[in-house]
Amino acid sequence: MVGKRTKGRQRIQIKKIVKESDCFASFSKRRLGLLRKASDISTLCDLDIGMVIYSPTGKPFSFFHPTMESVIGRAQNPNGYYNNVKDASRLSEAFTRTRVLQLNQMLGKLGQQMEAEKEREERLGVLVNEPGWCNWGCDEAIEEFSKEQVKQFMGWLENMPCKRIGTLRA
Amino acid sequence: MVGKRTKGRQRIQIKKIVKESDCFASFSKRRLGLLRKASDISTLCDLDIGMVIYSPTGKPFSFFHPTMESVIGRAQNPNGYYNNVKDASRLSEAFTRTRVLQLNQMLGKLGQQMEAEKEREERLGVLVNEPGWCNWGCDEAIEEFSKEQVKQFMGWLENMPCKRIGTLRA
DNA sequence: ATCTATTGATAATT
DNA sequence: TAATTATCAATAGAT
Repeated sequence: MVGKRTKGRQRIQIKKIVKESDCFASFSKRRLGLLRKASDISTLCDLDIGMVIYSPTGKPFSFFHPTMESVIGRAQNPNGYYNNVKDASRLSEAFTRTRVLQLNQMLGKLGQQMEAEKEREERLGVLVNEPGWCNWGCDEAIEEFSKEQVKQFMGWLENMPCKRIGTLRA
Repeated sequence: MVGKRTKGRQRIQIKKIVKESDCFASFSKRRLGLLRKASDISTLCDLDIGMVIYSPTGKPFSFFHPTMESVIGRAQNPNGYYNNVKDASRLSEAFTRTRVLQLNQMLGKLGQQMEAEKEREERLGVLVNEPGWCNWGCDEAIEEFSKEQVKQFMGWLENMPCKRIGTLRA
């Protein structure tokens, strides 16, 4: 047996990795492994699963199957595990409240982007639809969307493709 | 080499395990492995993580780190595994936080792309969407809006009538 | 990022 | 259901 090129994998203790570069390297490898295993078990057993993991620098990564909404919905009331209506409705309210905040943020941001884009197009002499009745830059404008429109909008956004993580199983 | 007592672990395809007993056995082993890895990475890298997995029969299991309740619970459950509904309900909060980040990222990126669209005529091939996968933390994840999608989106927005028939409240 | 040596996870079996 | 074992899979350490 000639001298080995590396010591290979060594056993480590499960405790905080102090050295930052080692911690980041480990995170990258384990994050992929964890997400792959989540994907595998959801396929193998055809079950619902949701996971969110924040990198050491705070970036979120996640996996959901079959959809985030399905997992969240069940997480809030998994198979009638709530035996009293109070708990369930409190969660439901909290969720709805948060949802509205999300929509407000989305729409507010979108409004800014669209307004800027329209300005640019106008400067370039491009004819755009008359938006007079739609005050994109203004928060109050959000109130003017109907539930149905918001629903459409959410649907559109949620159909955006997300890039698959390269080394995950095909 | 004498005859082996078992064939040992064999490679399997990642697809639905049809035989129910095999599926349940596999679920039990993998569920533990998955939760342990979630626990490990949260310790090794000192990061936030939340996961809920529903058994094939619909029973929820979850792991969270850190949250106050989890920390308190951990003192009572040194192995760090939880499967109660309180944990599960916390997941929706984590998911919602992530969702807001994702949407803001999407929208921010959309704006950038609308701006850049005029200059780069074509780029960005069509990317495969693997439902469920979404590396939200990565800038690349959102680079996938194609020119067509941006146009479609702008058209959608501009054609959307803005009525005063309701509010965002569900 | 890529490569190995090694540890870790688990399919098949009892 | 729980344990065993042979094998596959994940990854620590190094480049």
